[in-house]
Amino acid sequence: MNETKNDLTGRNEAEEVSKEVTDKYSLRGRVFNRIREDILSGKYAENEELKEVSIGNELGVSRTPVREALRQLELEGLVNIIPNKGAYVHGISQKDIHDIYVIRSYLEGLAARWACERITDEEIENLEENVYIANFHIGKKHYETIVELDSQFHETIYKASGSKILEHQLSTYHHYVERIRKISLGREERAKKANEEHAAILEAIKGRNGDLAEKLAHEHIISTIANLNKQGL
Amino acid sequence: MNETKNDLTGRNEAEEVSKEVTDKYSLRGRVFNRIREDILSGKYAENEELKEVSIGNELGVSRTPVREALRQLELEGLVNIIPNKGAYVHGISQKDIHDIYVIRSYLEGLAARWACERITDEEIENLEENVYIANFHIGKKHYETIVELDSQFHETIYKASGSKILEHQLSTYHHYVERIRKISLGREERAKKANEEHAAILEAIKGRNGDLAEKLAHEHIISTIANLNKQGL
DNA sequence: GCAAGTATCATTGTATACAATAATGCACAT
DNA sequence: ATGTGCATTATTGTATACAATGATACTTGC
Repeated sequence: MNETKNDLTGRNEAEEVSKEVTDKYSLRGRVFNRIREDILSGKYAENEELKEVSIGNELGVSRTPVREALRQLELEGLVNIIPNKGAYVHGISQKDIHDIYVIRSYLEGLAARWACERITDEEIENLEENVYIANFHIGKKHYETIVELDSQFHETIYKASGSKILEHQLSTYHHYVERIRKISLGREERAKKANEEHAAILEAIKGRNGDLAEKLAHEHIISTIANLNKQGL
Repeated sequence: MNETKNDLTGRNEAEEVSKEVTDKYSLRGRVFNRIREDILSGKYAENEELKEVSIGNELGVSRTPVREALRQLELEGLVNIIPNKGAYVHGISQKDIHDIYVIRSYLEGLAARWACERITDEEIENLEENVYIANFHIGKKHYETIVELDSQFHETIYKASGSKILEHQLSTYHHYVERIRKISLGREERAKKANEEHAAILEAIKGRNGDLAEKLAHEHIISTIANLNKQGL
């Protein structure tokens, strides 16, 4: 009865993984990721009502997983729920994205500072490899890979900060602006500069220079914001 | 069959309001707040399994609202959910609390800076009244009220920052450490100092001095951390 | 005695049924 | 024509039923 390509009951969808919802194979997890992506990608209009049955039908599942997903999205702030009334899209605006970058500029700095104290040798090697390989792919203009490596670089530092709280928060923000990051790193000039900045941050962390690492990581995000402005975002 | 004092189906429980879950009158909302409080207050042991039926029975509701609440708590990081297995308490540790304060020290600074640009006259009056009244209650040792006023002072600045994202994040953290804040402000010396710091931050905001406001708000939290350390927390 | 396999039970995952609430539209009075 | 009230419908809120999964304990063969 429901054999569209949207059906989530099969195992054939290569859904993007969300760090927040560990349960990537449950219906709820997939519905959550799906709606989230659809909101972040702008498929839904702002304030559009998200009806449980409609979405359920569209995705080939019952109301239950949809409800749970919507409730979680409410907590993430991507959905507004008015009791006994409905769930409404509350996507992130241009201003929200800007705010997130500014917030990140502080928190990435803090993560780099903490990483200086707690990073493991393995993680350092990880970062060195990342910078080295990224350099190769930038030359080859492999933009998909570049974005992926950029994600990994930052995620590694989040983890190395040794703070679950900070890691969790930065991961969430990082995902929020994924769409923007793809655009930003799509310019070779920016990708190159970003990787140089990564290298500098890595050196500061290796040298266990907390002040410098914080400053460089902070400036790395500020530099990203400047680039976004240049691109008219 | 279920007429214990824990029953949430009645309207007689004065549940604490959570800013995140707007639906304070739905069963889910109340179950959410209840479990959250119980985790934050330490009623549950770390890694304790939270079984849907048990909690449902305890609270006099079915599994459905409990499930939804647990899924939300997972997103908040207070509960670990292992698919097909169970939900486990993942309370916040001493280190988490410390991390939150450090993170807050940056974000409160940012909020104060942004507030300088966007705060309304009404909000300024609000803050002035807050500081003035707090001074009175500190003299009277009305600690409940002092904590409440402290919350309001900070929440007002969060709102005045004009950033939904930042407001949301700071509110969440603020609630996380509520238990600690009660202890901290329970010392007259600290309550007095905190209010003086509030007054200074307010003056900086009124003077639209972003750099100073950020610095003072940042230091206000650092000063709180120092006090916590002094109290052996 | 012990390990592997299996049956049983407990628990979660999903779907659906029923209840409560809010929205809609129509009839009717003014 | 307009607004009020009621009936109808749509939608969410909650409970429960059923399915699937994982845990447990027992049995059986060695």
